[in-house]
Amino acid sequence: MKNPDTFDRAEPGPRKANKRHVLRVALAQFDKDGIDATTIEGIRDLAETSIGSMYHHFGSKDGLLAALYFIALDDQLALIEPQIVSASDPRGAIAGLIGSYLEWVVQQPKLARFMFQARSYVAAGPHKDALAERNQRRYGTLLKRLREGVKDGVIRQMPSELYASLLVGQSENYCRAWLSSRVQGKPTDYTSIFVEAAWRSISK
Amino acid sequence: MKNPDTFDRAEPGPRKANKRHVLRVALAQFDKDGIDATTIEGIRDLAETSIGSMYHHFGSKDGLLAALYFIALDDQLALIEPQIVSASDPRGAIAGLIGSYLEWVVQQPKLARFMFQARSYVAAGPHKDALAERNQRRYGTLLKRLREGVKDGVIRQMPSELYASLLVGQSENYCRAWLSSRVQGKPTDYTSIFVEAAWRSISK
DNA sequence: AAAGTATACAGAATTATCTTCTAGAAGATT
DNA sequence: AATCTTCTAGAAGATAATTCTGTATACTTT
Repeated sequence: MKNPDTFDRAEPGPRKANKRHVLRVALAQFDKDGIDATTIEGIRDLAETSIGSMYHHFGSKDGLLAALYFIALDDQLALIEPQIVSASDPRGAIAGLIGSYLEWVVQQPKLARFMFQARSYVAAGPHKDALAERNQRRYGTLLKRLREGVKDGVIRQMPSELYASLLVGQSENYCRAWLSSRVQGKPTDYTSIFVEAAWRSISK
Repeated sequence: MKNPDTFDRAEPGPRKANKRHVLRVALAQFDKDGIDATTIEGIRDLAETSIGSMYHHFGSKDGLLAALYFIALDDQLALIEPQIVSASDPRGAIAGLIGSYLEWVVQQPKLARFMFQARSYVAAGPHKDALAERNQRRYGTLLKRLREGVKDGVIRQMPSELYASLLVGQSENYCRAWLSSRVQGKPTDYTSIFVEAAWRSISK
């Protein structure tokens, strides 16, 4: 794992050592074989733990997916949020958002790949609310910033439900492609292009 | 089904009636409960057919997913391709691409939703090649158009692996959001915004 | 420090689901 | 009409997820 502290932060304490270990093994397997082809028994075997223990911690395969998904999401948010908050103007907030997002994907390719794969599983399950709340957190502060820009006449007025797609859609699409080896160049190689494109997409 | 001829075109003939019927039922179930929660037995039951018949036609659950996926992909391409080919200039090609893509998603929300969900399953399986070929078909002609634009000085020169993301990333992201009810406005309500944003993203 | 409580670990048994297999019916081809 | 191919059928087998019951370990209270 590139950043060994992601799981330590999410599930701290010595008693959670086994839980963290299972999460790490699970992520590796999901990444290697895909979510569907990975079995609970396979994870149990590699993690050298017991079924009882796994079901104690996660309740179900879906539960394991959701746990991993939210660990990934929170790890991502921890990197992105400060960038938006600390920016001094709309353009800076956008550059911070996109820059830190691309940064995270390159730092945590396995978590990123997993998130794209698991999103539909998690969104279908009983975690919609927690997910919506996180999205709120991600774009809430940003939207305030954009409204400043609209008032100042530098950003175009449009339905607010459009901003998120216009800003991160391109970056996200490219990251997806990079994570499945359809393109070569690292997302962070093109940060300035994505920032510029996002800015042009919403500016006057 | 909004467009009842999609399956008729993909699997024509009276002998394929049952196969088509299974495909329709399967799509409805995947859409209702998600891919993972839908069982072969559930589809068999609703379609009032037999397991033997289903495995004869599709070989496996993955096979069923792949069959549906490529029917959807071809249906989409059938709408998009002519728009790119018939356009007279780069900007027209881009407008055609985005406009027809948004159009298709709104016409075929179930197929579109399914494609987003099934992509990772299909990409993991033994159909990478067929998928890559289709993508080639989708962006090959377009890239030629863009190169014209670069020569004429209206489009910025950049690594060609970037164009696809810069052009359709925003639209795709919004469609995803619309298909999972995170936003209200129909994608086609915002066609001109997405076309304009795409153009600005790659133009000089 | 002992008793009590909550948390974690263990694996056999059960249930759910996917897939294979064999057989026969319906349709096409000669 | 004989033969070949495609389609339908469902029972049996294989695989995977989940439940259940019991035990051990750590933490809390007295």
